[in-house]
Amino acid sequence: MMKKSSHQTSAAFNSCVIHWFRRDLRLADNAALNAAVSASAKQGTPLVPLYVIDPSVHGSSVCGRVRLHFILESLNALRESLASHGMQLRIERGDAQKRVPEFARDVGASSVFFERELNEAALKRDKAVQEGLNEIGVNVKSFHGFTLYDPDWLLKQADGEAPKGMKGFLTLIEKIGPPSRPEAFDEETAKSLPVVGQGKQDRDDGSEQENDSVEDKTKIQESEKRKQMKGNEVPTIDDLRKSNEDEDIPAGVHGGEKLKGGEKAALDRLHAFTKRDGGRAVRDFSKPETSPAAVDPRATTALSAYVAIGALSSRTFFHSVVDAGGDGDGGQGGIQTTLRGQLLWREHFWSLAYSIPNFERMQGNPLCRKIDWRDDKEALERWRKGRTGFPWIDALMTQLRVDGFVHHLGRHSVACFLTRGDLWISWEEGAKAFQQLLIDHDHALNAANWMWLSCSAFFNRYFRVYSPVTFANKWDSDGEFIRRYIPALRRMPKKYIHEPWLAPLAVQKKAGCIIGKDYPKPMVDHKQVSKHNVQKMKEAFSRGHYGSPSSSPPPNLMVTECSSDDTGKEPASKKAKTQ
DNA sequence: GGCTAGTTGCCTGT
DNA sequence: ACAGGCAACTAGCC
Repeated sequence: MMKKSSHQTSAAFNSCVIHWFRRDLRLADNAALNAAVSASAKQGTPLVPLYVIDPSVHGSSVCGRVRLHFILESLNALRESLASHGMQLRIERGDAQKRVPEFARDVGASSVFFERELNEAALKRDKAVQEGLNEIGVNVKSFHGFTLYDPDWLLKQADGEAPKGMKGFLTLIEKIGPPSRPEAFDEETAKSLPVVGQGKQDRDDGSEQENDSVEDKTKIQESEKRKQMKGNEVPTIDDLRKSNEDEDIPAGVHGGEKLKGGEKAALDRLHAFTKRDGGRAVRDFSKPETSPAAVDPRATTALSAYVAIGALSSRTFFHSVVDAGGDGDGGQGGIQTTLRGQLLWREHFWSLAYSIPNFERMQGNPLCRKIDWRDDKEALERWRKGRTGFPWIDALMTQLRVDGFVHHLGRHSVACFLTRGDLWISWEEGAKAFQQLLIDHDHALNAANWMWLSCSAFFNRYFRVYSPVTFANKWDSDGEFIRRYIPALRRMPKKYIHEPWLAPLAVQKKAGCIIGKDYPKPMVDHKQVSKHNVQKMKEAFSRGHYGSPSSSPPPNLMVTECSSDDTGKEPASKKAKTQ
């Protein structure tokens, strides 16, 4: 992976400050970046913005093409806006743990600034990076910015223990008040900074702010060529992905609205949503009432993708929503269902992910119920590829692979189907698939919602099972959504669109879709299987086993048999509470 | 220590 | 259209 090293960088600068971009691909409301600007000004040295393309973050098993494309597009946008302030984004490739200290040494940096990431793996990596940098005498300064509140501060307000439920969390939020206002990028100081190398170099593209659309692409291609020598161009997706290791997506799928990467695109989208329907889209927002079948325009903001990579700060999002009148209590539905509430769910789940050990796993996670999920690679693969034989599930899974974006309730449907509803496969397998395929993947939200849907944590009414037919009928009664993502069913009449296996053979023939040949037969009898699974759930609840950090085997041990007596014998209530 | 309510299901009976 | 069943966890409140 380290094929392209930076000869160019060595001995280029006497001294500089590095801002290491990670999940903060924006200029606005970026405390770490502003601090780096200010430190550079104080030192009178250039600011070098750095991004590292790292296999453990961008590799194909954890980051699919859709998100990778979105990140690269966002990087190009970031690069342009940095350039307009006289700064050149450096792109390095390799294991960040090694590359960051190497790069800092090569460019003679005095300090490295970055915004803190909060998930377990990133925290571990950053600790190692910090040690590596300190060893060579480089200072490290990290700042909060990913969530609404600094999680350490938030936990202190909660007496060291994050509330386990949303209600308690909202009480806490009421106590501490709204998050602080976003801060603007310090352009003035940034513009005054010395420039790397021999001044402006070839960065003379009129800067200011032009419309980035049609001509932008060719412009980027051109400038990419020019930069080829310099080792700091944003790679294209083809540089990073061999040929088409793509998920065989059926021909003729009509994807949904595409999300354009970048900070400006994020802000444009945010403002468009706050103005939608004269502000009613924000004021009357109620999550459970938004349609999972709406694709263009989508029923929700889809801004999660930008928040997940930090092209939009959660504080900016929060305050725009409040300023647009989205500060209501959500009426019947409660605050939780409002748009502001969505950001508070995010905050809630991050406060837990940050403080509960092994939050992204069942094993060793004191919040997560132990359930004897089965290991079935073939069934998992059918779910992943959208070949379950249930049009609603398959359309959603195809949407996941094509668009990388699925409405929340659609995610519920497929998650319930994979886990407690039908296939009885571990939520961790589902979470892995989502991590790879979602454009808005977020460690805390992904793990929390999978635990929620699988009744492993937070939610426990396991008899509420999503039906792949009834629920589909509720939101997509005429089958428009199905036909968009499953070309084989395009001519299937409405009457059979959600249960094509019930169509008489003559109807199937006329529709050009023989079930079992052109489209699979349903892989399970949903009614029968889900009924059986509810019983298994009941048993799992009465066993009351939970993960526990003290008595668990190492987390990477994939457990298929969980009823053994290794850990968590006590009833849940006793165990989970005290840890 | 008891009571209440909880972001978003489905099916059946009235 | 709507209530009750499914089966019963857990936190927060009094």
